[in-house]
Amino acid sequence: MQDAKPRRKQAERRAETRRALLGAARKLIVAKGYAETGTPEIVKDADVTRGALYHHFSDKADLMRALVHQEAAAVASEINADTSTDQSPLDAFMAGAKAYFSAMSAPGRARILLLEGPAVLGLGEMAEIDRETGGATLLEGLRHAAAQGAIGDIPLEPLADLLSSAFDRAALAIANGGDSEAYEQATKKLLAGILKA
Amino acid sequence: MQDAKPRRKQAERRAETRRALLGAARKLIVAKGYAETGTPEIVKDADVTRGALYHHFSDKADLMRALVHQEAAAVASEINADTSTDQSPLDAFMAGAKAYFSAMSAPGRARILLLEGPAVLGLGEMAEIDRETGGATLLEGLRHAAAQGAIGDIPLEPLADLLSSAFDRAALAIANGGDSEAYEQATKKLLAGILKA
DNA sequence: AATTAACATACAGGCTGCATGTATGCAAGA
DNA sequence: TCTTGCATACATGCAGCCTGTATGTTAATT
Repeated sequence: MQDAKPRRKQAERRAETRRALLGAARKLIVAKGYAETGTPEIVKDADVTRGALYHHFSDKADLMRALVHQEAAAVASEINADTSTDQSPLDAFMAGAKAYFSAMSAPGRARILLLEGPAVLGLGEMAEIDRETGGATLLEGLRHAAAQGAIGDIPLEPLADLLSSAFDRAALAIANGGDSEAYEQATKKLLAGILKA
Repeated sequence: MQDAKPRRKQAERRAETRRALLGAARKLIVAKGYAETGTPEIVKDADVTRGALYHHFSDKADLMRALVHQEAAAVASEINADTSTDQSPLDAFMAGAKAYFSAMSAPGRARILLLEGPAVLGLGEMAEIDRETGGATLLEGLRHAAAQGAIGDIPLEPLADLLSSAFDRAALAIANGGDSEAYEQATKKLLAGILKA
């Protein structure tokens, strides 16, 4: 009974507008891509004006940035949800990979985070967002495995980088209707090979 | 002595204009990115008019397409140049990877083929260009290794896909000043792991 | 000479970002 | 409580740029 209908607070109104903009932007950008989606179309779908958009976001790319943050946070949240503990290193990595693939299968998410996002914001900013949001989970896993001697004595950052890229590719393929079973096998092959020697 | 000079005039002029356009586009797109480079700027740098550009290319993306084709062809050519024969599978793969990294280190090439190209043309068309140009060298290598029992019984296309993505990431990192030694080590680790069991 | 290729020029439409206008919520004093 | 002043949350209009196309012009080819 806190807020009746006549009295609509500013914060509430603001949040609602923002949600409408992000929702419309997500829908259109997922369907047609960032460059092909104009701000007039976005605000029309969100049922606000361009003035509202530029009041909330500094420019069109800033709206995309907010969208990317939102999706990245969702991924992090979903992955942290099913964090299973103490297994073999390979099983742990595979569990993480599957959780990532699953989170990335949300409709449109792979396109936002793996295609349009990097194109608009650049790889550098995307990496930074990953760092803030998901953190370097993969690298930590590698460090843990390496500490137990499960990996040879090689620099881990590049290896984590390459693996991360491969995971992204697999997630994109699966999200686009690829054979998830086959891609999971290939992922396991990569991971098993690393952890063996 | 087939064609004297009078007969070659038009074609020569045409080729010159096209070269100028591609050169200017390459320079500007490498420096500032595709979206931030307008056609007025390109034709100004190439010292022609926008009419010439739209006479040669159907639209701005088509110019980008030609640029991508040009770079992809250059990569294929450089890689085929140093094709060394019969070595161990791992050495063969590593030789190919190093040749790829080297070819991708040409200034601006990684940005064109790995960042702007996919953003403008989409992953599908980029894959098609790769297929036409470089061919599925990596996949063939895997098939060869698999035929000798060097890889387990798993689908090879996804594996080649993931490896290709990892190679691209390594090439991009190296081209951007990353530690090539470290990335080559990581690449070798990935490959060795796969070829072992 | 006629045709056609290779451009050059001009124009229409759309989009982005900003500058300015307006209404509503909010906070504080009388 | 009321109202007065200010900030917030938008709405509207405009200027500049960019893309793609249509039309005009020059020079080579036939």
